[in-house]
Amino acid sequence: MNEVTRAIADFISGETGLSADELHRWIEVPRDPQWGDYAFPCFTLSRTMKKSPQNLAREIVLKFKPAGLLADCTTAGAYINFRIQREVWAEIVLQRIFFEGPGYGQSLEGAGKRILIEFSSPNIAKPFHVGHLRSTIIGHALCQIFERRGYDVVRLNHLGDWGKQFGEVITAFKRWGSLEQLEAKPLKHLLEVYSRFHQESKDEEPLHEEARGWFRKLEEGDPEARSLWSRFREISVEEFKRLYKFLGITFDSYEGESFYQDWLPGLIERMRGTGLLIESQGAWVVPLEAYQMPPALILKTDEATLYLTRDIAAAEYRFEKWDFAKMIYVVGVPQRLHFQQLFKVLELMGYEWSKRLAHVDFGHVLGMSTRRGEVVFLQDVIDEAVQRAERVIEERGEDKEARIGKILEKERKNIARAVGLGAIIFNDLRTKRTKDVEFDWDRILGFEGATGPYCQNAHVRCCGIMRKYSGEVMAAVDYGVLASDEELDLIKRLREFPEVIERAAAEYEPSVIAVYMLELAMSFNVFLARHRVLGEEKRVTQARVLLTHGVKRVLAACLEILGMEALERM
RNA sequence: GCGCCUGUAGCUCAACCGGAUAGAGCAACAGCCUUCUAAGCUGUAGGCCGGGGGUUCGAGUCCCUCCAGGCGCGCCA
Repeated sequence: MNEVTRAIADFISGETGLSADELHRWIEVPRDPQWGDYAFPCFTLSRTMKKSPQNLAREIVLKFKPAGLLADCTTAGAYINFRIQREVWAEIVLQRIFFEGPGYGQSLEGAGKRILIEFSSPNIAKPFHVGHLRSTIIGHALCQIFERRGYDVVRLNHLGDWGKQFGEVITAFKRWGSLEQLEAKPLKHLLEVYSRFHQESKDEEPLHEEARGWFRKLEEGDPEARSLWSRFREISVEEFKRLYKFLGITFDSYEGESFYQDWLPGLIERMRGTGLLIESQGAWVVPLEAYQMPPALILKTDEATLYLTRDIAAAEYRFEKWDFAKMIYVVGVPQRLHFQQLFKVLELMGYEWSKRLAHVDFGHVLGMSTRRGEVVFLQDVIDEAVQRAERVIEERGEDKEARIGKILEKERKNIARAVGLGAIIFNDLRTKRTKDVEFDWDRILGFEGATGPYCQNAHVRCCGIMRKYSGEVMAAVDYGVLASDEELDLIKRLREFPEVIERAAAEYEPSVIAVYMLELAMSFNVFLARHRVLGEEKRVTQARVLLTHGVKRVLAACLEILGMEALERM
């Protein structure tokens, strides 16, 4: 919905007597811009009007008179193709961006509403690998998107810091670890003993028995277990925070699974009291057969709690604390059933707010093994990407220097970091989140074509032009000179931005922003290849500077949403 | 076995909740920098939209079925 489609719907409504809102939904953008800027297919309309679609189209077109935003209107079979009055359209769009400033694209839809977004949530004592990255950057992008929709966003990092796995870590550390080594290289040592547990516990039931025992002790408050656990947690969180800082991501809460332990006994009591919990094979479950789901396991035979139990507690606690309008869980698709069960159990517990919960799932990262057959650590990917970016800067050094002058060493480091990271982030966010993504070094480390750096580069080119423009950017320009197809294309895309954010929020889908940003960057590069901004006739330069300014604004907004740096030079 | 998801160019992905001739990028080939950043632009080549039925004026998109792959299905998270 924009000013043009509104005008089209009003015009056809006037000719047919049907409601403009109903007609509006049929309006589309022709595949080939040669046909027109917007089109209205008459097929469905012809049924209610009892006329052939072609005749209907012709009749409507005969009534058309150019006015306001609509310059022209023709038929092509059953289609009515409209052409925009470019000058008027350019003025509406560019003035809006100019005057709204950074607020362009934002809305008040979520004003007064709070949304909780749980994302990233890595497991303590486990390496942060490229698989975890998806939740982190998808979640971060969603936070940015919902903030622009006016919501009060609360960022939750539901750390995996509780459960049998800590029994495993403690078992491993008691057997093979040492305090000296833990002091010297904390995380490395932790990973060493933990992976050793995995290797040796394959067919060793006693080891698992021991691990379960330690976790039970942990839940019972055993001092030794507690002290080890809290040291391990500290070490990991420190490492995670360093990484988040590097990524430019913050959280409002690091209340992980362990946080809810005091809540659990009361929860179990209440669930037993309502008769929701029943004993089954020695464990306690909520039967869900009636909803075509396997039973939800709440308490193990040894009375220890499970992931699901803690998630129920977390939901209750969060609703009490934050009174959210929405809460979304950015967690991988393998856990879909888990969340279906969670939401159903909460509903059965009588919480009307269970309807406000959503699982925002995403596909797995496949085949991310190195030659040694291990998972790829995020840190390694980042290092490799940054190094690769440094090499590119090195290779193009002379060429760049001739164009933009010497870049200081410090700035070069920052550019390499931003570009390397930009490539990784964009690669993850450009596809629909539910798709599995193939881990491919070449793809992640490519900086040309449909990549993050391509988009960053388009922004940089805007900056270059604005930097060299000596005049003042102003909204009072001669919009008539923005008459080329390339300029119209840019203006159309710029106008889409608010709707793009709206769609991204409605679908919990950051890729909508990524794809849009890429297309805007492409349009801008094509525009620059065919037209000059600076050094033209004054009124032309003024108008194109305003256009460039608009592109820069929107590109910068997209980059910020996705968590990528909008560089000035690169 | 049951359930959910995914099959579009050699590869990685689009296609605006049914519309006109299915679009990009990578890889390949051929061009374009004495003027705003060449991390760029232009061109060539590349397709039975997994197969088969159906609904419709109209299907990559909806329904059925088959095939292939992924994920999940009580004491892990």
